[in-house]
Amino acid sequence: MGLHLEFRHLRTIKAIHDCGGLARAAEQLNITQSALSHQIKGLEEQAGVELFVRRSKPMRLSAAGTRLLRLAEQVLPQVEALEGEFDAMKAGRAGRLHIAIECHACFEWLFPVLEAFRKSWPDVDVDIRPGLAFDALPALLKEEVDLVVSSDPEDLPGVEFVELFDYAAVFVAASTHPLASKPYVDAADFRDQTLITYPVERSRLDVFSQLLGPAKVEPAAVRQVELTAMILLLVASNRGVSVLPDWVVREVKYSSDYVTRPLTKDGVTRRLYAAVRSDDRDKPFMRELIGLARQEARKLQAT
Amino acid sequence: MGLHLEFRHLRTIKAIHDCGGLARAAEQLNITQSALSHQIKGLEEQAGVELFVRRSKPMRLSAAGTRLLRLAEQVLPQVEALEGEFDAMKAGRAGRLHIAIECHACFEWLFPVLEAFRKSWPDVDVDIRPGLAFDALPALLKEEVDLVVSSDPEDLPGVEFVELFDYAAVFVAASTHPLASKPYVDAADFRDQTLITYPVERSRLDVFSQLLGPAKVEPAAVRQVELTAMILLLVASNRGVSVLPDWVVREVKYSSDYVTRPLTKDGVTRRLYAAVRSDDRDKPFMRELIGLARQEARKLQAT
DNA sequence: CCGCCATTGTGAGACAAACTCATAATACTC
DNA sequence: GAGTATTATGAGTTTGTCTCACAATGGCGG
Repeated sequence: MGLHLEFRHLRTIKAIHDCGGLARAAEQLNITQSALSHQIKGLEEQAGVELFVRRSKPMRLSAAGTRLLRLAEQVLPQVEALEGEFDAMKAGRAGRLHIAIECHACFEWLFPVLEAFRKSWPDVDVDIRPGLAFDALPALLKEEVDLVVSSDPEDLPGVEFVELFDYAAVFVAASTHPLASKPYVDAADFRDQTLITYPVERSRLDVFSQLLGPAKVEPAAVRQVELTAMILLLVASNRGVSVLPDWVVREVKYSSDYVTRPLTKDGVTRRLYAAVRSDDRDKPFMRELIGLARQEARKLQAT
Repeated sequence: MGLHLEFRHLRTIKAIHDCGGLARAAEQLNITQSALSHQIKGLEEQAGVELFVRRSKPMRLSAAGTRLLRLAEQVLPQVEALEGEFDAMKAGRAGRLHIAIECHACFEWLFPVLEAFRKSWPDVDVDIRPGLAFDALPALLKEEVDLVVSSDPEDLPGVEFVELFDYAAVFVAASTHPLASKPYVDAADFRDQTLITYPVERSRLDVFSQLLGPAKVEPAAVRQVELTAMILLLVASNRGVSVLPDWVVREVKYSSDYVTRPLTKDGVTRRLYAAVRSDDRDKPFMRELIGLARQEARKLQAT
């Protein structure tokens, strides 16, 4: 004895109301007038409510019918909107672009990129999802996320690592710091320093994976700090030293009471990749995002 | 090649998401797992979009699927709400009660009544619809309106006039007015007066239909004023006299620099009716409204 | 790496629901 | 009151969705 409402009923109600009559509505819906009559009768029986006033001849909506019309006018546009979005997805104009960043500092250059991206691709649902820094690649496979920014390419089937740009991991210290006088710093220099890092495992920090790990050097102390701005502030006030990607320290907005030096004589450079599913790689908005990222990197290098 | 979405699809999407898997969802929906598989396949083909990620085994929603889920979670509750309202209508707990008032001053007692009514019948859609003072009864037949307050019962099929209460049409004048000294006023007394009335045709004003018309008396002047409070204010400041239903002048909220006198020695009393469609007459909330109206009238008489 | 369990996909047939056609019934109009 | 426009009804056909039985596939433990 439940109401068996269908979209067809909503369209019918709306059509009858708009056309002012069942016969014209039938024409608009490319359907027989008879069909509509049956349809409404069935609906009224199941609902147990009179939807129309039959006293007069071009039949009019009753109170209950008006209520149903209200539902129709709320719901039908939403469905059309969805159809539109699906079409846009097929045309490559819309989609989802949820980004996981393995590298903590990437937020710094990614955010401006997304700001620019939003403007040209308003129908793409963009988002940055922190918190799954860990299983980012599995999440990519499961389509929980659509792009992973990473500096450690792996060989996974169905996933491609697209080169974004190169960056240097640079040493940062207060201008008054003893090491600031050296042209470059070596692993050994860290032995008596307090090192400030992001609160993630060492294997995912350039200082350890590229420098201190191989050299088997342990800093005097390690302090973990979440926010990039905070790290720079602590460094500037001589509470420790740090190693950060160059794009971070090229941003001018932070305190400038610190200096940067290369790591080792030749510097430590790394490459950043965008890991995407192979299906997505050639989607227009994906290519554009990658382009914007490279562009943003060039902009920062120029600074 | 259009998307043929149905409510069943929305329920399916939601169920699969909630249960985390197609098999469990099938059970919840009292349907075969096979059916769901067919259903989704068909939907995906028509939409031209992948709704699920099949790479992993308990299949998960894709981006497009998530978007569809959003629609489902917006729309389905609305449908349930409607079903609830329809059930309430069948149970007599809900409905529409749009009231047309032919008599201009009725607003004065009707409004408090509706205020009280709203509290006991929150699911009834109440409203006063002025502006169709004219074809109120036709509108009642066409179900554009559900109750008409009138003092002129007609014999219409399908419409019943339920007695509400009796009222007296009383003469109102400033306390300093010459006629205020008479125990009652007659038609002839109006001959040299400025009469203030509502801006409606004479046949629908008690003074004319019941007194001046039969007596063939024309007042010195007639001034039409829309608002009851304004009429009383003008009367109190001796800009004219008026004839109003007694409930209006029993309300204490207005200026009291006026007196009331009966029309003719015996007074002119009239009866107010609620015109309703026969179908509606015995609906519980309709009976209650009529009861409340009578009660409100008694309350005013007692004043 | 292999086999087992759980989950999802496929095909044919049953069944119900919705549509069409033809025609009857009903209101509105002049 | 005849004529026209609108809605209702009934029987038959079509469409689509479900079920049943079974094939395929992914996940997981040994």
